[in-house]
Amino acid sequence: MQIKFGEQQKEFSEPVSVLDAIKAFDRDVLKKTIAAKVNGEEVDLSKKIEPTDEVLSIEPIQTDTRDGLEVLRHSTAHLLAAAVLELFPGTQLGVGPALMEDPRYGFYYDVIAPRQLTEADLPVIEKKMREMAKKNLVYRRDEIAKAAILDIFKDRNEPLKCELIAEKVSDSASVYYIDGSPFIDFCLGPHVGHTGKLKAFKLLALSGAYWKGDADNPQMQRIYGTAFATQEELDAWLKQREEAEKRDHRRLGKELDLFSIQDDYGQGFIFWHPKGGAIRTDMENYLREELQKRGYGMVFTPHIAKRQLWQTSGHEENYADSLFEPMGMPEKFGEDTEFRLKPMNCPFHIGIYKSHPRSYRELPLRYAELGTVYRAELSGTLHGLMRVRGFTQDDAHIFCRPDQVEDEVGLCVDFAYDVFKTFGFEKFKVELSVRGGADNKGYLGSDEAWESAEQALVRALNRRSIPYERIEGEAAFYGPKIDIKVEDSIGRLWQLSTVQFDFNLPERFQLEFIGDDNQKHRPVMVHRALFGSVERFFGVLIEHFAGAFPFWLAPVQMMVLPITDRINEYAEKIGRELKDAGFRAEVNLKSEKIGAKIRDAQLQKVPFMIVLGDKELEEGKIAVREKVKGDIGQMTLDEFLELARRLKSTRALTNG
RNA sequence: GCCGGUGUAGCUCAGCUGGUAGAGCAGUUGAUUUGUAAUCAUCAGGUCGGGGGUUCAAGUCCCUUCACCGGCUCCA
Repeated sequence: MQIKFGEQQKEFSEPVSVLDAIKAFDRDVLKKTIAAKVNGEEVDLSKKIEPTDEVLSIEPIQTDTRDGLEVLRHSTAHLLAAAVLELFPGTQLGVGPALMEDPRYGFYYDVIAPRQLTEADLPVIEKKMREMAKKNLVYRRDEIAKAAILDIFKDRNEPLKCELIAEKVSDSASVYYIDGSPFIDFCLGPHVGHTGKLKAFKLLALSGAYWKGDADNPQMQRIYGTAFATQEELDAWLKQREEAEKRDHRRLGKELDLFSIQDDYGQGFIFWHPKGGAIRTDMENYLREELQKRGYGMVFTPHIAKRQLWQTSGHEENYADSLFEPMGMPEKFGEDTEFRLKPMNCPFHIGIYKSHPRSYRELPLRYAELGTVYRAELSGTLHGLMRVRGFTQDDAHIFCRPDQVEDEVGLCVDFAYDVFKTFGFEKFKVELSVRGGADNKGYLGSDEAWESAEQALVRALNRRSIPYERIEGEAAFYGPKIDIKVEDSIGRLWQLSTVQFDFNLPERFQLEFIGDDNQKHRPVMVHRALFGSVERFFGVLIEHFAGAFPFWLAPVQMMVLPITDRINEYAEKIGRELKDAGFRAEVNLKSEKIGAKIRDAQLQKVPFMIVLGDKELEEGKIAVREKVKGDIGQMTLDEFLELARRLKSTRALTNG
């Protein structure tokens, strides 16, 4: 039997384990090797290779690769389950995968223990895991017939595993044991050879999770943890996690006095304080400028409307759970008249479209609105600015002829990229969501309509050479869409923009335009949002910039700091002039030492500090301190204003 | 909505097994007049999330409710 290992190839006449085969080629490689690929298939090192005529190629899976880390984390999840079984006999196991995409955690295992676990159990479980790790317990794999596996788990009283096996296994499958522990799992592998390979892991959180992710199923307890090849990597990861916590927008929102959410006024409603409001104003002004350049008409529409509108639009049937209840005042407006808070802006923009007959010459019509909508989100889903019950969409609806769709979608994508770059995002991920599932059930519109809509979206992306991922089953019921995610400064992805086709509303509202053939035609409707929600985008920006907003957005752009009381008058004069020049400047007249004033401004992440002492007063100059660079020396007020004006007008991301 | 956790001053937190609330920062006032990340002192600030119960006595124990945090589900 011929086995290839990298460039080398050797002949083996007897069955050989993967481990021994690698040993024969290169003993050093073994140190970091915890599994291997044989002809591309991931296997345990203990796997025996039977002689065969074909040439086999073996590739090691090492701990410093993604695949290796996955094996490590997966094996650690098993160790976790084994420890739980030791401590809580009778525990039922669910699933326990490695998490490679989720930056929060490394793996989890879902369990139902004989009693509810609490967070206090985590250190105990972790301790047991360490004990077991030290014993070098062997991961042993067995290939067993389906009936036999079912018997094993029936005996162990694990109906959930039986359910999985019944669904996934056709004739036989592998099960894993950790020798010397009560652990048996039905699993593909591969795993590390023994528990001694698991050196750096930590349990992180306990939460609820529905069996198979279905809210109608019983809820299990999910234990989250993470694992790395070395303790140093784990420590570094934990440190980075702490850093990420420091940029939590809820924390910074409080520290920088940007916004609040008040119990007494209602969950999920945002109060923008003056500093947050200053940022929002600049965000919106920027957007308005761009909208105007790009041929959008700004519209304004009410927050509530007759209930019937939402029946016509289909929101009532499709999103009943998240609409606020209708409001009626029969004695004032009559029995049949009820109103609803709007969950979307579309019907209103449609109202403007329908306000008079449209000609094909008018199209495309682009209506944009910063429209505030209200949705009755479940209380458990609310999260700072990211998930709220009242928020403002930077919404727009484009009404166009079918032949214009591709161009319009492309322009939306261009617009989104321009906006994101302005806010300092450089990496993007684009998703094309289309129909999917059994017979494409639950989706409106003909097959032809879906096909041509998808093609239009694809062409718009291809023309711009934008790579995208096609996801089936993620489309809205009314049409396919393009979602744009951005990567922030610490590598997290946020879904912000969406460009959506709509087959539903033009039909339901009987939209028409008169074509060049003098006949009535149905226009196509595109929904699009760039920020998505202004609140959420603000939250993402806070975290992206860690609260240190670029000059043009900074709520306080410059802080004037007199060194002694003698300078206060001069400081106020400088402050006045900065404000007159259109900047957000403040003057700190407190009786503090300059170091304390600087520290204050620094903690508030103010881009520029204007330090004024006797020297500056005498020479009629100002000393400028930049937030990151520190003291950048004396200059005249005009010189500084020139710099400030440039930073503002170019929307510069740094104060260079 | 579901599972687990938490709720004490504006913020961050202390308060052991029940004996009747404390610190730092922020704020106030005063002193100080200071050259690039914290000057000193002073005063003020809390029905311990709300309601109910157990007890001679509840921030502490029990029930209930609200909110928040970590997840799950959902997210037009």
